[in-house]
Amino acid sequence: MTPKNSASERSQSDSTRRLSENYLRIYEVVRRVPEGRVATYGQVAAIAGLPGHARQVGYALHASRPEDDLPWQRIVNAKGEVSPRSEPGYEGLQRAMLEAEGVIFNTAGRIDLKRFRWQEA
DNA sequence: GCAATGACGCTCT
DNA sequence: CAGAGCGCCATTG
Repeated sequence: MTPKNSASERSQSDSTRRLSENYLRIYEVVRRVPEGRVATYGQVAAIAGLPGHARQVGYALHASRPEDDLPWQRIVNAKGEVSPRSEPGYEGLQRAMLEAEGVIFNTAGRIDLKRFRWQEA
């Protein structure tokens, strides 16, 4: 295919978004999450081939954009709750979108992972 | 190149 | 069950 340039443009800005392979890998896994299902950061990291790099998953998602078409809303922490983001308001948005997909939140505002956790198999 | 940060996870209290 | 602390490592400044 297209022979990428040197690794120099690895962390370029939005213009030439040369995302590292790990990021692309994470995006792929996130896209695999079916509607009405949720996955944890650690789970995504593990499936993406980055066991223990749950944080980088969150980082990758934060660096992602709407044009990436990533259902970041389906990614929650191990507690089954939406991670508190830097900007307020998104928590409610994420929850609203998940509820619109059929995901049920309990009184504590958490998801029953035993029920809605996505299983690749 | 070094230092601090971060959409997290796990264990212990 | 809830809260706090420590650890993991890539990305950013």
